[in-house]
Amino acid sequence: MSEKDSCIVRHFCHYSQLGADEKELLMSLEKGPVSLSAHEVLWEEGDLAGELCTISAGWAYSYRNIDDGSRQVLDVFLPGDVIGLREFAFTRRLSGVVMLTDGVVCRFPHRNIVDIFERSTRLTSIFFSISGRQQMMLTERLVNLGRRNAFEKTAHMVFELYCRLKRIDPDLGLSFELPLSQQIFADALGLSSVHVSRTFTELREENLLIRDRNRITILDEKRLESVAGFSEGYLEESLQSVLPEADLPGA
Amino acid sequence: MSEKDSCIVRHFCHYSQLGADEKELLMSLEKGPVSLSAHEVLWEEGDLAGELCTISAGWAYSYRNIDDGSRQVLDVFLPGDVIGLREFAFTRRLSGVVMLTDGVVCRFPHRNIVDIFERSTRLTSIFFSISGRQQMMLTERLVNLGRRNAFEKTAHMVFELYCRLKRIDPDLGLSFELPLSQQIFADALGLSSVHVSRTFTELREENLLIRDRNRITILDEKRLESVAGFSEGYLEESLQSVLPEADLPGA
DNA sequence: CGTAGGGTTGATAGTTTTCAAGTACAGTGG
DNA sequence: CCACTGTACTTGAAAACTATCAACCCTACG
Repeated sequence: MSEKDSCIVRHFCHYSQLGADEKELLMSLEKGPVSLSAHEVLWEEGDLAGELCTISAGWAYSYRNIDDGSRQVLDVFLPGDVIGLREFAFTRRLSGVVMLTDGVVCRFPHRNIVDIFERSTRLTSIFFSISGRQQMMLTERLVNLGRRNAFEKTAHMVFELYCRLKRIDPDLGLSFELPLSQQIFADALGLSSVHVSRTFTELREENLLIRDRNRITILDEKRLESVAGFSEGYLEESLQSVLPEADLPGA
Repeated sequence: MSEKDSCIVRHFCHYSQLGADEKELLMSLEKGPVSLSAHEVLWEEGDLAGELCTISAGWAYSYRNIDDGSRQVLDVFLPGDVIGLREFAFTRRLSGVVMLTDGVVCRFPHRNIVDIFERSTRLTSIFFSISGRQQMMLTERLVNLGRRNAFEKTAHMVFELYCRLKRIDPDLGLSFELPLSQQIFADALGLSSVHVSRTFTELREENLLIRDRNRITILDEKRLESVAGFSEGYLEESLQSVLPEADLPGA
């Protein structure tokens, strides 16, 4: 993996080593990066769905609006993530996506994914893994919403984001920026924003973490992980069992 | 689609028409069907994950056990469904799978999926769509757990199963077998079984549906759908936008 | 006839929401 | 530098929802 590898290439290398030709194929997806500001909309529920995108800088989230005026946040996307994968075979968007911070995304049509299916089994397997990993994160969220109380839910969400951020930046310390309002936490966890506020107060009183503005400071990593019922397994994966490593003339 | 098409072939035909060679490739996955009885375990959390399977008859469900002794049901699988897709790139199972009724499943190693990646772009796209559809169902469940009360949750779950059953059997009427105990409903919806009981009573008093033993009778389909906040979109998909139809010499 | 599993019902306790009022802070324009 | 404004957050009290515990019923089945 060289310095000039793009964000998506670095992301894919988590799964399997890539040959030079595969990197090239992959980078062809990342043509035309577009800068977006915080709060800008990538797409809305009901829009035609013909493309997906990668987010190479900044944060975003996806959500569904509910009839009664509330909404459910479905995913939080970090740099390197692929957005819109699950709508591959759908005509219209079933969830909206909005930037949380300024950032850069690269859009490409669904058709390009099919090109990859035709040209690289390894990249196909990786896309398939990413889809599986997104499913795993969703099932973990299902557990979080179904079987944990507000205290545990909140601890879990913070800890998951902490782990995902550390995968992107291994140097991340125990204090880091987390640009999510309490309302976003509430909409992701199925709580009211008022209760999220009380819950962060409680987490501070328990000396587990401090949230001040958009900064999280983890005070007791081990105990936070334990309170959250967190087990990292669902974020960890590899294709080694399925794919042989590439012989890498041009890695 | 001919009479002798296997269950998985019929299921895949929902997405795109298949050529004879593709059908054959697909059916090679369904070698060695195994009969299982109700309550039999396909695999448990922590088992090595090297294969997936299709369920060609009967019902199953997947679940995660929680430290505190409760559990979360993640999916309910009906005939034709693919089980274990999200663990494709994982070494170990992160959820257990158990039969709800007697049934028949076909196991095959992950490696066979990669073979399909190598040999048919169309089938690859379909597998990818199925993975996307499973994600869509999970996000719908997320909304259900996060933003609906017990009454709406239960209505939604019943209605989703009703729709999925009708896709398998278009002749399905408003009264049908649903082999899920109230405890399973509870574990799927993040409720206590006691409250599920009260909720079904309430649904009956509202003349929406009757649950007697394992039989559901829908009394007011339109109002049930509306109470549930149900919109079928997340179950509907096709690959027509992405893939041309096959020319079908041997369909 | 006895038993076990699943389901129902009532009383009580715990968790979370809602409503309402107030605080803190960043950005703006004077 | 200051007042003004909007957004995010905090706090309290009351209401709504759901869990828990315990007792009981019902039915299939040996």
